[in-house]
Amino acid sequence: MVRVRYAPSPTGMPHVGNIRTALFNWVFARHHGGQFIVRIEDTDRNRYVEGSEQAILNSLRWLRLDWDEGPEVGGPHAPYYQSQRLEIYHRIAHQLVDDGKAYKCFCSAEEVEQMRAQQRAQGAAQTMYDRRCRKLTPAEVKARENDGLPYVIRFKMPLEGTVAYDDLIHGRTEFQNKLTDDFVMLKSDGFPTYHLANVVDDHLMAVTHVLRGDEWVSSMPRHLNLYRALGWEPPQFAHLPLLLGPDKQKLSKRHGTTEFTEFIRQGYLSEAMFNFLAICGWNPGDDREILSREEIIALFSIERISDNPFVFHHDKLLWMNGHYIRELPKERLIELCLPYLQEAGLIPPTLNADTRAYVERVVPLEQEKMKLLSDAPRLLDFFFRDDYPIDEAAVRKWYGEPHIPQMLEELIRRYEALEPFTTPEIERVTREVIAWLGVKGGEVIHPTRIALSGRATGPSLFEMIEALGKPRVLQRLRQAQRWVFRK
RNA sequence: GGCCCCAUGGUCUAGUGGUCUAGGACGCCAGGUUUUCAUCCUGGAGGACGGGGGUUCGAAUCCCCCUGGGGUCACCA
Repeated sequence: MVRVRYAPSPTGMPHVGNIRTALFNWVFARHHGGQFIVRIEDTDRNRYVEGSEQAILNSLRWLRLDWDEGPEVGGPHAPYYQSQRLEIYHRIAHQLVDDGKAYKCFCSAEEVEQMRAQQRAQGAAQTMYDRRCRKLTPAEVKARENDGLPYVIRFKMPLEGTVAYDDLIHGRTEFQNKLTDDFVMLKSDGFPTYHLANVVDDHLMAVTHVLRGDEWVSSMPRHLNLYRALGWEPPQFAHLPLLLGPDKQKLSKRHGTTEFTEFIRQGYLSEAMFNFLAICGWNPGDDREILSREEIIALFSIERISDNPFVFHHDKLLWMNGHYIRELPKERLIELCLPYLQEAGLIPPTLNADTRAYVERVVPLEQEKMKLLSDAPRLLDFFFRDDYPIDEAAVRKWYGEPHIPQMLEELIRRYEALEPFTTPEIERVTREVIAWLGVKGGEVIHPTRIALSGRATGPSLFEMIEALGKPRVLQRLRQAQRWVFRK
């Protein structure tokens, strides 16, 4: 039985790269009919950020990554919060001390920092805890304990030899033990460090595969030696390629949007994010890139995960989102756009039937142009308000033309009398005006669009006219009569 | 700097010794469709696969070195 976990730390708003790791784990579990566990690694009380855990869980839910065990759902290995598992880590850490595989270290953080500073000053290739407390005699340890000195528990790294493992993505990787120092397993505040808690919980929770970011491979010597000291069989490891910014540095806030909740807020679709995240470092083996979640689950395999870092470019994500928006059924598009229109103040928080019908008519007119749901207000504002911006350059381009006064007059006269005021009828009379003026279609269509929307580009004119409705159309055409000037 | 990882057009990626004068996608450019924009369709520019050595009849594909890039070196995860 495949069991994987996503182990976020509630130290801030979720990062895309982190959610991508969650997605890979989830997809891997679902592909194998295995289980997906969520475990909250809240062992750093200093960096804890209120609300971040909910933001993380909500992001998973938004992507429909359901978990079989974890917060809110519980499970056979509860609790799934490391802060509630402290006794376990204590027991194991002290067990290791008793077995002579770990030791209490009474050096203060300042002392250790000083040590490192000195090593740096001496030009050491690498700074390391000098293991001074490893040499303490039992009596010395006793004495310090009796003095009430705080201590941490450090792991006794083997001083020689190597440790190796077969990474599911990178292949065999080997490390020399002597290059890793005696890392802290249990902090002086009684909380475990990642290394201890992670290894212990992965074992206790029967995790079979660890899929995590590449930044963790450098911790493998610690983890592997810990497993060895504990006499546990380590799980399989797959280190995922890092997500980089356009400058090839590890993706971070300065590269633009990286907070996952921010993508949601901007109006990316769940399906689009799911699809895009899935191809951040993975491909199905053929040319397809647009894939449904079912296809991704069916096709997923670790062998097809790339081993080189992935430069995260927003433009491809944007393209993909536009693709998914275009495929959206109209009803769903409308539903999804409502909050954005409301937030922009274009429509009231609660809609009456008329407004609702108007929104339903108008939103689909710009569907193919939307790349983000948040584009909706910008694209549609002139349907809802009369003080929309006017493209002055476009006005200047057209409103000095000699046929414009007659055109407006004629359009107003015919539209006013037109019944029913529907797209085909509107097109028919408009074409009559075009013929009557003896000009090209565009010479009427473009200036009319400017009159009605203030812009040179927009939805198909005749549909737009019907949607706007007769009163608004007549009023805007009359207003445009004031724009006319002589060249 | 030590250790580890990576190296196909601007970016992602296919390619696992010959079918590759390297395929696809985003982006870019041009043309077409269209009442505009967008969509859609067609075409195009852009890499001879980081460099150098090998191995082989034959290498983008295997090996070595170099170079470049990245990650990591906490009582953070």
